[in-house]
Amino acid sequence: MNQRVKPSPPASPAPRQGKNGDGAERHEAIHRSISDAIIEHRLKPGARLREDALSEVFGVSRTGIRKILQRLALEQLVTLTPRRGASVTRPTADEAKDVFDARQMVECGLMSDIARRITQDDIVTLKDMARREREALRSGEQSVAIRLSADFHTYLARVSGNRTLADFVERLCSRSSLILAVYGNAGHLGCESHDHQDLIQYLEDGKGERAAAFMGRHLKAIEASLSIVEEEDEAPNLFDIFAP
Amino acid sequence: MNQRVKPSPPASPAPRQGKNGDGAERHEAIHRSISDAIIEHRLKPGARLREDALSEVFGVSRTGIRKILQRLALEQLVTLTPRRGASVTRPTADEAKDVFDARQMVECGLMSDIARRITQDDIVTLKDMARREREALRSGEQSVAIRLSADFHTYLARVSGNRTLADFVERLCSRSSLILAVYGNAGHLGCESHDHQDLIQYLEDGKGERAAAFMGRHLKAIEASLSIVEEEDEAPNLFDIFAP
DNA sequence: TCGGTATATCTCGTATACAATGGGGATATA
DNA sequence: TATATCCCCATTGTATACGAGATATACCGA
Repeated sequence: MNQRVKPSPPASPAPRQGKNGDGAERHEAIHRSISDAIIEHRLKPGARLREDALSEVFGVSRTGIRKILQRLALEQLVTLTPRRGASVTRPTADEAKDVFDARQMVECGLMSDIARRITQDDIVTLKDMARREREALRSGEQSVAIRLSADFHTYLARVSGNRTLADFVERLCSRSSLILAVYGNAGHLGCESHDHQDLIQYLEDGKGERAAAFMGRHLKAIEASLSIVEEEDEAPNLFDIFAP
Repeated sequence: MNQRVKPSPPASPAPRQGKNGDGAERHEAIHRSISDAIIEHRLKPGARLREDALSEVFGVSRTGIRKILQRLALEQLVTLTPRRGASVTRPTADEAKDVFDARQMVECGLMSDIARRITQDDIVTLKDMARREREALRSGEQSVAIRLSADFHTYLARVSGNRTLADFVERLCSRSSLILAVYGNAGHLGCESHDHQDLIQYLEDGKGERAAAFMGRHLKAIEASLSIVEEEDEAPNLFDIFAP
């Protein structure tokens, strides 16, 4: 059983630049890499993320990896178990409900501001994102589609001008991706819908009220498409089963 | 000038328990300590937080302190400047506006759920908090009052049952404390108002709509009491001053 | 054959050592 | 006296070493 192949040869995937380097940007890039992999479901919920392996893959020491993992934990994309290490978060049914309720409140509430502040450039960008998302869906690239959908909602939130709420929406969208990975019916995740395109149309016409209502239905539709069954594989509640 | 006295003698102010110990709880406690100090304005915006000093104060090595500082940075209570270290965040006027807009949206939006789910125990707890807050204000203990006010809003948000949104509110309240520290008129921070008591009354009577409207006015009142003047001490815009 | 215990190993948690960078103070010069 | 420059030190960034906890495995006994 080889636990760690090639400990000595310097021929590692990452060039392992000098000890200093512009560490901040490098860490940012690594964070993005892992974050993207999770959001795009290339790393599935429950997958273990060993510090050693990550440090080897990215060519930085465990110290840097730990920092990134902790940030991801605070963003609730990974779960840090005290002496078991990091793994991709597996959202519970309750969390899923909370996240979608929060999106309902915030994204709909932001719509009036968005409609007021959206520019032509924004509309062009958003239309392009929506178009690419539909193309990805049609060609079966679910990963890309999921990522683009999250980006769409995040970009929209940023248009509101409220950075605090936009950051919150971004995190909610990331977590939504995780929720889709666990509870989404494969092959049917709001797919083929023209919702995003329709939404842009409302905003382009300045109909903030309509857009808010539409966003509400859009989110409800996504939530309804989930099959939330609360699989209790770990820690089955024996009391509930045997007590009464 | 002694840079680090006594490298060997174990006689340090903190007992410096063994290398392992229940580190998680200890870190949690340190995090709370620093967080509280910031929220209660015992650490003022702009104050520098040197890793070395903190590690000596709390008796853990810099590694643990760094972890805590990074968490605080993600909560936007401290600002990490690349090679300058950590300091208590000094919110900008824009951030202040964003935070209060966010609170307006979320805390008011949560009111209907809160009114529906609040229990008698919750009401007792909240009344006690409001009472203690008023007492603190009357006896001039601003730090305590600020902390209790934040706790009141946070507790209320938790009653809604939505953990995600409650966590968000908690962070918004923390940041609001910072905002008060920078832009609040000393001696007049919504003081002496019975707002919290009135709010509980609405909730006790099951009037969620009224409570939401009242919360909206409450937050607007706090925001209006701020003197947001955007002091531009750093990088004074010479062009704006001398151009026209 | 099954169960329990002991050991081995893997992985994380913490501390410490070392390198690099940026700022502040001191000095020199105009 | 004011300003510019240079050097040293203070402080952070990164890596690594060491220790502990937990899990898996193997061995032994019933």
